[in-house]
Amino acid sequence: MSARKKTRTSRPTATRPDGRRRKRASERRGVTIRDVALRAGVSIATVSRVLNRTAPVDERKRVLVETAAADLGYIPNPAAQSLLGRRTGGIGVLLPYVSGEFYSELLNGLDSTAKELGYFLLISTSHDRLEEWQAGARAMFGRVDGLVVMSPILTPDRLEIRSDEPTVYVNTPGAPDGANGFFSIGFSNLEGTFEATRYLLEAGHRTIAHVRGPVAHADADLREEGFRRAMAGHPAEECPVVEGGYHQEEGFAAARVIAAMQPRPTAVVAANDYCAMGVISGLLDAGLDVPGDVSVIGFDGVPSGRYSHPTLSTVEVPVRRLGERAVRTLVDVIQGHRAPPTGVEMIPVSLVLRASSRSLVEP
Amino acid sequence: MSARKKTRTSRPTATRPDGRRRKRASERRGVTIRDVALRAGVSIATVSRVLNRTAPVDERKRVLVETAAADLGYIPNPAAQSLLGRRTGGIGVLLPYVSGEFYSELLNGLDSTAKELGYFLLISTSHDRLEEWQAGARAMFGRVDGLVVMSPILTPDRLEIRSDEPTVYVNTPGAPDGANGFFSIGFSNLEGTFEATRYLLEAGHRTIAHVRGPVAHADADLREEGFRRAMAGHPAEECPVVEGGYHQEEGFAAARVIAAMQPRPTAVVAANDYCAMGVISGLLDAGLDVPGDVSVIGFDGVPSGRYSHPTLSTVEVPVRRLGERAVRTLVDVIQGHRAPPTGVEMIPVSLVLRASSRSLVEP
DNA sequence: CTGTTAGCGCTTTCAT
DNA sequence: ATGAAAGCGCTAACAG
Repeated sequence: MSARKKTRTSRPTATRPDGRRRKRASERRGVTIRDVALRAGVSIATVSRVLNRTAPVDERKRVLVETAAADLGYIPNPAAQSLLGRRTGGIGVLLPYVSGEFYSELLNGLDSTAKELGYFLLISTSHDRLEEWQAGARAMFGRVDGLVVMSPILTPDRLEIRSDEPTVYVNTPGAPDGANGFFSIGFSNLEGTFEATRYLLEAGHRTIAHVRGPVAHADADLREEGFRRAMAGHPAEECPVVEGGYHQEEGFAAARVIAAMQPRPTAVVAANDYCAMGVISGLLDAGLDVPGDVSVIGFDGVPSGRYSHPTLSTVEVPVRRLGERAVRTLVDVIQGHRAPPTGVEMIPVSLVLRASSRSLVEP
Repeated sequence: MSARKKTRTSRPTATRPDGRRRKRASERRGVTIRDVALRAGVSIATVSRVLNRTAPVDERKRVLVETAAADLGYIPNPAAQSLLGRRTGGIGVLLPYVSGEFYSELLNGLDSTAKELGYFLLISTSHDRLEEWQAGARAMFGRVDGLVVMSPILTPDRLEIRSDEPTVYVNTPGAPDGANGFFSIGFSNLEGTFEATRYLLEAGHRTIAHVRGPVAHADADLREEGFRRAMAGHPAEECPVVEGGYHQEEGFAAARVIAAMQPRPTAVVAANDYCAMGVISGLLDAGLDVPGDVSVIGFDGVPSGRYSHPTLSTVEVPVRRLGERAVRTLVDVIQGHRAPPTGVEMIPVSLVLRASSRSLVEP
């Protein structure tokens, strides 16, 4: 019995009563650690030690192993590695419905940072339904070392992604409110529109409209709140809030409403850049001039805004950095460099004035 | 000895000489198949059979197992499953540098289809360097059942992603040219600009410029070629080709050149939509009217084009469908429903006329 | 129908 | 310094 075992270890591919199983395995995937060991004339343990630099190995054998591995094009089976309880090397990313440039920028920040730190991305996009989020999270289970979750609608406790993996929330409500033990990275939604509105006020605008984002989106709520706070004390007819959304068509529709208002606003703070572009389109369509008759300011700072016509004033969010911070923090936690943080890290936004808005006081 | 083994199977958590190892395991991840078996009072094999519906099991035990699994919140360890040689459930997606709406649309198509078919996405974006692509591919090795690769610059044989996994190329050069054994899904780059240019010609334009995409991008080359073919026979000064790119700034810069041309083109076929928006911006900036003085047609059909000002005429690519077809085909191959195809599947594009272009013949 | 067992490929003690 | 062996959690023969 012990003789047979010995045979198994040192000559795994030798003829056996049943050649079938062996063959099946080699059909599936190529080179295993045993093939390398065999070729180098050492034990699989030594191969492992060399490849992981996990213990000192005789110089000659080391070279032998490295050569054999290279010759064979050996790549360790990640499934086997993670089965042993080691890292999977994956970071799961749970996103809402992705559309527009915001997400491609975010993805860029996430992926380039993940790459830099030696991780790969597992991505799942979901729509508003809770089950979709949970299904996405479940699919990640055991395949990732940590999670980045961006859920503008559902709060972490509603999502109930109670995975053991460390999780960083991005622009997700709930976490900001308090120390539920969640950690989130956000940007200043409220302050953004507050500043934009304040600027317009100082620039001499009296009647300013806000086109708000989608219902139940926490960030849309915050942006509306920022607008309201800046307009605090002004009569209601001077600060109308119009239903809108995050897409151009919704901004376009809102512009119709705004163009017909009495008194007509001389400025609009839009929910985001696409919405703002739609508003501009709708305003122009209604025969108004932007910024001649109406100033428009967006939110996000998407690249298109620099070249739309007129170029778009906006509250710029450093999206790329948002992604980078999320991954970097997550990896720090995964690797034990720091304890899982809680609370919120806020990334500041900045008002960028371009051609779609103008001052009424300094002509 | 056999008694001990029996014990191990039926009471894995019982006290053992060394309690350490057990504890370590439970630290890492929660519930295993043995916990479920223990709770249901059956063997792990039965649990597996119930959960995978892989063999008939006594009704009562079935319920017992299902209850136990649900109570414990059991999720099979994917690493263990794939180690057995079963599917990983992953689809690897290798993309170039992502920016703009094209990629968020593509991602949408890929992810929603993958979800529908029970797969998740592993994403890696790369820039132009070959090593980055290969590193991305290597990271996917063993973690995915198949690959979707979109490489507008490097051909499949240059990429040398010689993985055993079935691979579908999207909008990637090389495969189109011949049966190298690769399969690719593309759209009609050449035909797209050809049609757009033909339309402009028929609409009475004589001098038409093309702002081409990035150097060495195969799709940019094809689009230029489509333009040239449509303009075949026309004198060179009537069909200038200007350096450009896929971003607005490059279109903007190209517009400056075009505005200064003698004779000045009355129409521009741009490399893509963002480029076209930049061209429009630059043209307006130079005091020209669009489409009054110059008509502009883009390529891709990004959502913004519907609401830019003027709304953008474009060659619309069904990006979402592109992603869907890629994943669907790949999964068909993975699941053995069809043999790995070769050659190209072309997805047709369509000319969509909006306000940025006008006819000179029917006023 | 159901339990036992042999691995999947790898890392990590444990003995040399 | 290095080989043997014990599993990680799971599925798929192989016996009952």
